[in-house]
Amino acid sequence: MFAPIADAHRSMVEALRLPQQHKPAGTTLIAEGQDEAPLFTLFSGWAYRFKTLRDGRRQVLNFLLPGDFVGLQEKVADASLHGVEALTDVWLCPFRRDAVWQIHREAPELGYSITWLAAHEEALLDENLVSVGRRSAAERIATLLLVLYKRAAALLDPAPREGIVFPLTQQLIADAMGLSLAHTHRTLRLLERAGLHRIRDGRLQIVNPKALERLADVWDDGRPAIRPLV
Amino acid sequence: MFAPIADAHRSMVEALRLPQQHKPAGTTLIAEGQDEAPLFTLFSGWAYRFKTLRDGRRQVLNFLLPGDFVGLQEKVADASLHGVEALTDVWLCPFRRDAVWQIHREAPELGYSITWLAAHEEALLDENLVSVGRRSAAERIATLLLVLYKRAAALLDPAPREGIVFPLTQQLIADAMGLSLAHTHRTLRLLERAGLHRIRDGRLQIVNPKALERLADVWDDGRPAIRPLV
DNA sequence: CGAAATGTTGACTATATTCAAGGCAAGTGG
DNA sequence: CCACTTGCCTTGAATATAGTCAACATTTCG
Repeated sequence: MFAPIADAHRSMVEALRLPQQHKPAGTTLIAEGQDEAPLFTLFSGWAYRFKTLRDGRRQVLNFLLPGDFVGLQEKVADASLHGVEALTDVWLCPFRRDAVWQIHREAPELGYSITWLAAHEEALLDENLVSVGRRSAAERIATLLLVLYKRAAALLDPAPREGIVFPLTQQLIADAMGLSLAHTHRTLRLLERAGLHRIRDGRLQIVNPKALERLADVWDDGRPAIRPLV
Repeated sequence: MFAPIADAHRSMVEALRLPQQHKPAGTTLIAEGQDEAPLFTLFSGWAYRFKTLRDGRRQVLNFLLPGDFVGLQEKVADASLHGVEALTDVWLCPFRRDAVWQIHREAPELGYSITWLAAHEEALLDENLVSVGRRSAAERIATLLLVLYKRAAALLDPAPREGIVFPLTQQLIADAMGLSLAHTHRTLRLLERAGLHRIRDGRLQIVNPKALERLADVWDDGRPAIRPLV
């Protein structure tokens, strides 16, 4: 699923790369308002980006899966405008903070890949914004489950029998979809009782894809896109 | 406010640039689902990106002001995942469809600028997502007015006496903030009667910035960032 | 084993939506 | 010049979706 990387690029990236890091679930990878925030590619595990209002209300912006490039936004602001937290144990591939510029200068193809990844993440945000702004609670949750399922399945087994690993808590789903915890719970149960999906033991199974897709109404051309990796 | 451009880059960009285009207000600049969508910098006027669900519900993703680079997302998908429509008369600077790659290859600094612009637009989307997901109607509208005011003021007069040109209809505000038209109207009147702002004759004045900022709760370091222009 | 996090549920409330009118201003065609 | 249309703004009443609050159950984990 990832585009192959030329050897020349690989060695250049190696030069800008710092030692891989392992972080346990729950670690704050980037704090809200942090300056000198790190820059890294997520190599394994799940994470999420979020913002918090003064009174504690929190919005999850999007979920990060392996291959996602994190910390780009800090290049356009003095301090990080959002937080990033590890949802599961993760492995990171951190880069020097000037790596974005170095990569653009020395390997335009990789620079283009970074732009590609930024545009791709923006497309995810667009879809989230539609959910939160215009979909009902049931539609939002159907959309989230489907999109995450497809992203995760594309990374591993495209048709997993036992479902995918699914580390989200209901609170996180609520914060991502702009709903209250109670309503999120009720809606999840509604869909589950209706036989649309099943969440159990930290795994998500899509039981009735047709029904979920009807609710979600997301454009999807079927085949997962080939994506660059930095 | 825009970063200066080196002559070498300017001439390279000129080579990739197609003739400037003028479009009247209301023109569809990119249709939802369109393939071979154009790529351009907005030179003057306002526009907006949006998505529509099957049943017609519409979400405005963000508003586009002069200097914004449009069409990047189409590079990561076969067809445009969103529509773009001109809100006022606009001037566009269209590029050849392969310009993104050409720019990265031939002028890494400009390639970096494109990445910068993508990351910057993503930051705007993040803020919108927080509004739609976690702010009350009054907070959403206060946030939108403030953010648009600052963006528009930064482009022209930083302290406009008569307010800024403000071409949004209430329906558009509603679609941007995930509210119904009726509630948007009521909320706008509420804020206006409370003396927070004033919209009249297509212009927006910020009457009580303190109160609006208290409602909006947006991070703002004061000085508008210097941004690249492609 | 106890504490903390997560999941579950009900009763009540509130915010925002829907529906349905009507007004006003600008543009159009007879 | 005046009906007529069209788009946008305005408003009220009824309704619905989702939020709040308050328990309690269950699981996880040290």
